[in-house]
Amino acid sequence: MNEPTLTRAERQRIQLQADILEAAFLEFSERGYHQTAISDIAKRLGIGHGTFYRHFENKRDILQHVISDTMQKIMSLLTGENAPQAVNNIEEYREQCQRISERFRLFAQENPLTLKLLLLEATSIDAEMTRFIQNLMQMAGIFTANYLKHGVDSGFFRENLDCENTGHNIIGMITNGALRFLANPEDLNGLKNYGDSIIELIIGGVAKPSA
Amino acid sequence: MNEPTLTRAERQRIQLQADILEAAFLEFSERGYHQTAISDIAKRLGIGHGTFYRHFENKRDILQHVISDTMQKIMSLLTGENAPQAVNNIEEYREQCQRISERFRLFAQENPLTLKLLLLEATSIDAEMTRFIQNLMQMAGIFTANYLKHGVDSGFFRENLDCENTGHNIIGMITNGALRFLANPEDLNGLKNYGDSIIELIIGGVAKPSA
Amino acid sequence: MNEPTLTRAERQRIQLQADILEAAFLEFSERGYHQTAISDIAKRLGIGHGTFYRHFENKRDILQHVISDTMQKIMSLLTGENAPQAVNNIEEYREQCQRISERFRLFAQENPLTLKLLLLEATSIDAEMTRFIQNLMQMAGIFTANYLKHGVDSGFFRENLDCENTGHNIIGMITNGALRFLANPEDLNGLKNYGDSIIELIIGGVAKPSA
Amino acid sequence: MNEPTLTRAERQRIQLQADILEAAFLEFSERGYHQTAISDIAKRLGIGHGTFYRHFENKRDILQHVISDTMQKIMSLLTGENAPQAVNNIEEYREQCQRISERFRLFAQENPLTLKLLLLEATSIDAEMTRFIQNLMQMAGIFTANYLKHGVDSGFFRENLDCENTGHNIIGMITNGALRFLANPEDLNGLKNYGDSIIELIIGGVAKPSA
DNA sequence: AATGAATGAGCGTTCATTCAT
DNA sequence: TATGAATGAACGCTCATTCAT
Repeated sequence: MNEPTLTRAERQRIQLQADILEAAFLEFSERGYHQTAISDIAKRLGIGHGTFYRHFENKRDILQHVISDTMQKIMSLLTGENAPQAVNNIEEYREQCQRISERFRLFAQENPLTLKLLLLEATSIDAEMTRFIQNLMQMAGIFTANYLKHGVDSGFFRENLDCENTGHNIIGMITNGALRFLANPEDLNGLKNYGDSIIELIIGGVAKPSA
Repeated sequence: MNEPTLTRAERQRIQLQADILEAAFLEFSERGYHQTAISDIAKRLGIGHGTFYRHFENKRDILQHVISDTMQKIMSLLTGENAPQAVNNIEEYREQCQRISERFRLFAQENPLTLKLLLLEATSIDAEMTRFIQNLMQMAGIFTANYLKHGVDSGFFRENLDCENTGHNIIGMITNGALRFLANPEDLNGLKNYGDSIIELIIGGVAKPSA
Repeated sequence: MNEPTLTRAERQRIQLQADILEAAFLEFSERGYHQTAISDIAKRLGIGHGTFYRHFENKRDILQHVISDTMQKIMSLLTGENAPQAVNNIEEYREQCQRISERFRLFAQENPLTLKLLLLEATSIDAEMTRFIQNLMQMAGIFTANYLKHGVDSGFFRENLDCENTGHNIIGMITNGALRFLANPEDLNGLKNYGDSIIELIIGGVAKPSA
Repeated sequence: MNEPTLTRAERQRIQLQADILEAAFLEFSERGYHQTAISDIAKRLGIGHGTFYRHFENKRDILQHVISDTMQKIMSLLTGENAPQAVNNIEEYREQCQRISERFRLFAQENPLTLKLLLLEATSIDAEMTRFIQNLMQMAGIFTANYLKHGVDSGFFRENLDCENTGHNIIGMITNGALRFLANPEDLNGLKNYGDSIIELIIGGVAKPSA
């Protein structure tokens, strides 16, 4: 541990940076990037707005930081217990899906602003930021594909499954669920049903089994 | 035909309005709404920027018009030949999906800026516009659900299908495909594969048929 | 009479000019010169606003005409029956004052916008217009002085009366009455009392007669 | 004295505010409110025009401040030594009038722009400002009435004097004098005579004493 | 290091005036 | 002659950024 070697001033500096990031995140996601003035962020913290420029290059710079931070949060969602390798048959997969679905729902409820920022706000700042979000989606799709590959390898998914594209398909459904949640944050039951229908679609499609 | 009854001045007026709308559409979708000044729109057309205000109330007003216009384009995509009732079994459904998929791909190639404006730009102008887009997605989902209901009624989709949510699921996948296309406009083959994987997922899911 | 020699077109032209003047007067006095756009005047008449420029040089020009017109109205107030020579003693003078006072009150009630335009609005258009109003006041003072001179000459006013300045004094009191009326247009009784107090002050001053 | 407790920054801030007010006063009264741009005020001071908005809400806001300031100046005119109670008979009253008259003339010479702003310019900014000026005149009239009431109570003015209306009469005469001065600022002698004629009119009216 | 006063580029919008039809 | 479309100067106001304290 080398953290104790930080001087008090250094720790204060780091704390202030984190506070500014937090305030910027809240302002950007609540009122939108363009509607947020640097002074709004400073006011929220009770600091002078000149101080802001001691810690971040400019407005665009802190957005980058905020988005990166936010991405960390999202990424952490996709790690942990529900690993691809944890399931061995279609029934276990369905249960895993349900666990992941619930986890996502929980995340959405706890972090609606994060979703709003990433899916609605960050898409239209500038070309670079748009690309950033697109990359994020791409990574999420590839990540999802891993689950599918495991299913194919384990023999409980069909062999001809286009794992990568299907992974992106799934991310599309999840993303749309997030957007629907943002439009109707209080309809938790509807969100649950939406998630369930994703799972059923993934596993069994729409066709009549006998068909 | 009553168009010939329009005076020349009226025709000019209508033409100029259309030109301004077109220019605004291009500016908004290329550089973004907030980055576009009214004078940019005027400059693109070579008109005085005061002229703009003879035809549109204000900047927000023309955005509304641009988006409404754009929505018309999108809506027209969903009408016509490929009606739900046109198919009677799973194989015809798959073929219909392929036709629709191709039609979407064509639209995407011909109207990338339309997609960009709707899916990336318009989501963060203001709360009303965000809601507008969300409604559009909602309508598209319900529209899609009609296809599914027909399949259930006709007996080639499983009876317990949650048509409405699945309709939204499908819209999510399509939307993500559009975003992926915008990130990689030249990868037409990839887009085709993405569309195919949607169709396979919809019809058969991922589970091994025998399972 | 040479008016019949005017062609119909000429008569129409003159009529339209008068209509524009009337409309301009109403707009200027109701909303103020700066708050009135040429198009407001045109709209009120239902004519194209380009037509305006066929009849008047520019916005400032029509104001000049409006004010001149208005001045005519005011001037006509000061002519007619109640001539200086009509009275021979202090009592007749008082009665004449009362008649004039009543006439002014009537005028105020019938032409509040005229007063508003002259006393409130026209004072701050530009230096020339201000001078114009000041001249009007000056003329009114001199005009009033004539009544006083007649009184001195006839022996019922004191010989040492500074007629000219007193004439201006009286105009000041009348003007202030007009302003007070504009602030409280419905208090007709108050206006009457104000006028009466002017008359009493003029004739007898404030000092106790015996003093 | 607690002024020394102000920091230097605070003193600078207050000074700049005062400077902006002064500059706005000069611009508004010299060229008129509508003819004055914020940038004119800034240019006069050699500051950036954005700086203006650090100290005043908007253009209308500073007008209000300027007028309020100006009103203070005017109000201070009406206080002090020449109180109503200071006189006991008609001759002392006349002398008091002369002192006040002289004081007014001095004020007019020293503050011509103040008069111009209040009497010519401020009357036509908007309805609220017009009312503001009308209230000011009303208050001045009531204030003047107090002098008259004292005279009646003390027995050297006639008992039936309508003090309030006569107070307003007097204000009308004074106001007109101010306007005449603005039209002819160099004619100090004329102004003196005008004032004298007010006094004579007030005290003795125009009627021949014997009458 | 923190502050907030100052700056001025930039934008949305208005409207008097011109001129082609 | 009447029209109203077009124009662009002008202005109020915002806010990201700089810098002296």
